[in-house]
Amino acid sequence: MQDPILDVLNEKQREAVINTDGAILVLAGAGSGKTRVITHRFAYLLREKKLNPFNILAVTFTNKAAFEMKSRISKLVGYDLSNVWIRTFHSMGLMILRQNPEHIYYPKDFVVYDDLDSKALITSILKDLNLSKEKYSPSIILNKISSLKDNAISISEYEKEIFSNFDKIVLEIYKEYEKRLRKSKALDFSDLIFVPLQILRENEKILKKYQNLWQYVMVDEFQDTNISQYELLKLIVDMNKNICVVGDDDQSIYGWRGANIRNIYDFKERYNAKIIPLEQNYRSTPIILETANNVVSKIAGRMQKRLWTENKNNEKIKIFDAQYDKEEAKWIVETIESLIGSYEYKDLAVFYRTNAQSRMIEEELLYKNIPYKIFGGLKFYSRKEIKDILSYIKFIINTDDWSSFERIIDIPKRGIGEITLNKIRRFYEEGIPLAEILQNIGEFIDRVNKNAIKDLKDFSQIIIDLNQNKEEISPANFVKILVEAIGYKDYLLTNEENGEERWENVEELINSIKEYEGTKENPTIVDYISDITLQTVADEIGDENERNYVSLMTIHNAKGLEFPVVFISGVNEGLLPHSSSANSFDEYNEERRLFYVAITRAKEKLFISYSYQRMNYGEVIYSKPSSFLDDIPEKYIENVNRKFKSEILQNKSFTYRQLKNNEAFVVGMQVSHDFFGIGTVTFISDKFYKVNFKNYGVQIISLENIYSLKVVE
DNA sequence: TAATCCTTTCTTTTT
DNA sequence: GAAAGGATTA
Repeated sequence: MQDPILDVLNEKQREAVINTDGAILVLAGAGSGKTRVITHRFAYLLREKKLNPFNILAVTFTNKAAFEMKSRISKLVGYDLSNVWIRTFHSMGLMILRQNPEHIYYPKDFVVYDDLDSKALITSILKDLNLSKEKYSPSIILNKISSLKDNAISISEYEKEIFSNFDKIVLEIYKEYEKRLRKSKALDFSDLIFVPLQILRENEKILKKYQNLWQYVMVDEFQDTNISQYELLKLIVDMNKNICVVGDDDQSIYGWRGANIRNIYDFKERYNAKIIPLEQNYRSTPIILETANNVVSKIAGRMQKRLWTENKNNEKIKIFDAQYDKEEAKWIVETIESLIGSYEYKDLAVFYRTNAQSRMIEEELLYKNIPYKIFGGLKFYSRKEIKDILSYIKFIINTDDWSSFERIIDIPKRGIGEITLNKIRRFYEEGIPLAEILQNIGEFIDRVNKNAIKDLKDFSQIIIDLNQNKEEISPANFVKILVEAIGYKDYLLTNEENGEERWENVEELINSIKEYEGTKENPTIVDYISDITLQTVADEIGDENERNYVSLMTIHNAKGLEFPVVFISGVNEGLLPHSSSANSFDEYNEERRLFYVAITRAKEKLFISYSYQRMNYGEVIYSKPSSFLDDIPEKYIENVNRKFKSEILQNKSFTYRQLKNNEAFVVGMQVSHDFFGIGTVTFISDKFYKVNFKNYGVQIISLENIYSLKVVE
């Protein structure tokens, strides 16, 4: 007898699928078929328990994962499941909020602020409170506020734990931030989890509704959940206690965002969960897996597991040792070129730790005419012109949104500067709706010049008209009408430096909205705005068959993906592990896991590279190869070039630094050169230096090449 | 109020 | 090296 749901599973996977009731913890190693487990389990539940699909809740972290699950389950069961509860955490939170509008302080059309919006709001609060941006950096403050919300700590609880002056200021900013968010009828990212949590905690009736609805719950990437998310889950499953979480503590790389790796350990204890490890890997070669195992095995306290595979092909890992980042990029691109033929572009991916590293590689790819796509960096949506339009839309939907208003009121120029803006703000703060102020601007503001009054009236007319028709007009048309009404194209072409390029971006935005329209039934601009704010980078990665490019992304963005050929670039000390992790053991371990995630994306070929000097902030910085490389057994490595393990590497106990601005080399100083190694300065002129190197004798280093010298301390 | 120039900051990762 | 912010002048 054939069973399409169970037959294709291995023993462990099957165990995870047929154990339907109670608490299950599936410890799914990289490439062990965890998506398959979740999708088949969903289908199995439908069949065996005769459930309505809406009675199952499956939560993921990216829309892409949710989308893929939906389509795979639909295929498995033979009918469409696009509207069931397979969602990201944030969109689930948003859904709960939208379904229970009477229980929150926000009306139906609240908007969601992304991080840039939140940061801008904090910046303006700092300004009004006369606090310096240096001492109270907006990103640090936002991190702090988010982390409180992510850890389910309320303002009053936080208040009790305040000792330092700094915390006191943070509290003040936090309170003001909340006040202004509310006044603008906006929620930030963390609120999308934290506010639903509060609602379910405080309202028995609503909680019961969801407990009855979701009889079975599944969670993907459980190691990435934060406290608030875990608390939310606990409430939801409290009645039925049917919860299956799938996770891998070795792939926990979001600690900095509040993810709490302890959730996975706590889950085991609290629910006395049945643990099912999936250790058979279907993705990579034995060498890649062994390397990955070695990198991560040092971490204390992890749940022991060792990936294995029946895969045969067993190529060594190629490591390239470059002098300059340019050279590194060149090698990557040349290698890509040489692989085309046996591989297609879509099979190849280049990873890096920080977004800024993509530029050098991009330049080389451009030069060689190789098609590529950079994922993330938030570039598109953080472009000025795109933010302008999105702010317009947000303001039209919600005319209480001060931050958006502030951004767009003088775009295009309407002669509104700080002074007029402050006048308007005073009325707004008195509680008069912005829309009303704008409509009757003449009565509110006396000494505004006639033109400004007319422009403001026109502006408010556009807002009102579009607001009234927001449900009727299709999203793409909405934006077209908007852009037309405010004369945005003319504005860009006459006022902005690369106006044409910027206008093309706006057109691209409209196109992408058209595409969005195709994915949903009767979408409105309101739907679009809430969906787009929650859009993640991984969501952009299109259908495999349509891709014809090399993929470039950060390692974080690579999680959950796989490629036949993977390049991990910039594997330098200070970059991976990142220097910011130097003071925290937890963070250092997270960097290690990051490297593990990068390695385990590779199916067949893995290339690793680093360079001794690279451009950073427009300055040259020096660094050694990553210490993580020491954990790769020599027998798995094929060194591509001669310099690997060169004397510089052997002299790792030295620390290097660049000369500071006013500092100079002096005779007798110990220095290190990227190629010649360690030496002593013997002569200085205004044209060149002479350095006596241990292994190469006296060499002349011209001033132009001075950056290849560093001080040895 | 707008336009221009100069200074400072930014980069770790992102739902 | 870009982008944002601040200061200065028109």
